[in-house]
Amino acid sequence: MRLYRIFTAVSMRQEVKGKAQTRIQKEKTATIFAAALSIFSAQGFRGATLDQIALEAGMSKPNLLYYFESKEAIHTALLGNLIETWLDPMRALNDDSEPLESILNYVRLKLAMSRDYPRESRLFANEILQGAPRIHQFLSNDLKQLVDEKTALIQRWVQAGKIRDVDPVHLIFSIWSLTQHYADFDAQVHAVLGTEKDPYPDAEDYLVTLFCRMLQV
Amino acid sequence: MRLYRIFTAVSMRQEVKGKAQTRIQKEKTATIFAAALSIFSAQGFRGATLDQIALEAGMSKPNLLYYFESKEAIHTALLGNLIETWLDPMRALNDDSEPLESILNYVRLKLAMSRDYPRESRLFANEILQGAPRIHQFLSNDLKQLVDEKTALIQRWVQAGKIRDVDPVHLIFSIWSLTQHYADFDAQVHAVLGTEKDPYPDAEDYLVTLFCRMLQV
DNA sequence: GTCTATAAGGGGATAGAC
DNA sequence: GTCTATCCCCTTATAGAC
Repeated sequence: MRLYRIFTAVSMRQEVKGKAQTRIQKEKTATIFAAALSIFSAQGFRGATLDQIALEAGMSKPNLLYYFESKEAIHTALLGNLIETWLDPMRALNDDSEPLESILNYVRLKLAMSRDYPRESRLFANEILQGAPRIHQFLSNDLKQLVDEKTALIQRWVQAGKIRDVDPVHLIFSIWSLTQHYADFDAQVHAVLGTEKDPYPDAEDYLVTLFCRMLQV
Repeated sequence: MRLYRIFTAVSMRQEVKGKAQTRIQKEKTATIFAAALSIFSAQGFRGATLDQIALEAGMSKPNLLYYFESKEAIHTALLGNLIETWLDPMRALNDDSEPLESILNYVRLKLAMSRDYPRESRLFANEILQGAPRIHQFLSNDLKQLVDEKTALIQRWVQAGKIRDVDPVHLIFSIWSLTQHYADFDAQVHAVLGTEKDPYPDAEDYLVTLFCRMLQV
């Protein structure tokens, strides 16, 4: 799954000047995004420093600021990069397969996101936990609209007797919380299970069982 | 439910000097804890400033530092205050009532914690999300031990045929994630449901249904 | 494009009067 | 015990040489 779209942030200096990016510039910005993702996801926006990001990216601090106007601009661009991709797995909820299988598929996909992209999950978790100051519009518009669509779909499945009666929006909340937990609260999961234990195989079994028993008619 | 124990933090100046607290001192420290809880839970440790806490507490910044040695000391004492109380609801998992009822009771209690003490939940969430640097010992010792006890209990329930077969530790993780979600990701929940909607009644119905279908023999 | 040096401001903590 | 004033470090961002 591709997590980075080719992206044109208004906050990137080249874009402000209206010029297209060279190959070198694309590589540098990609390096900066990767470093920023690591630092911001681990420390939060305020906790992260440009020194840390510069070190992680293997460049000097003024060099970072040659490519981006400000710390805030890096963070905003990073979130903007990931936001649409973050919605993608939810599009697996559709009528292409049987309702229960579609839901289980979404659960598996979302759990795989936590396993394979824990930093992205924690970046969003940090942001939402602190009141979502930078992505409030996204949540109230794009996300809400997508949830409205999918709850309507789930409601139709219930009415058609394809799955058991269930509150659709809380079903969606439960899928989010159960799957993201393994990325966001990784420190706690590993404190309880031991650092060497991989929780994901058991987690998948548990969640599949959970939603089968919850929804199977 | 009482969330604050009478507490003696090593980081409080009076305690360092070995003196008992006067009534005034207790009130002041309680005021500081309340203010610090609001600020730290909303902004994280690095995001919070002593200026904000002082403003919230209605006192001057040097006055804060008359009662506590440092910003770090306030934060540590606050976490220490809450940590034991945070484990309490889990003790509702016991043999005093029927297994399923005991689990449902724990779920309801934990959900009520999210509803009534969302700042406390977000304080811990901030801490764990950033790798639990200050409560790692607590998680690996106290929490792990309690989880081990309770998973053994759940295992016995399964073997006795009182509840359906289930992975006990992931059952516990799921209860944590599902209930804390409503406090920690409050911003997202309200962006999807609308700011005026109270999610808790529906959440309780959903979760009770979920665990009944999951566990009832 | 990248660097060193540095300006500018925020924020934790202290000094010392009252 | 509480305040004003202040210190000083950390961090963001810029200046200007190369």
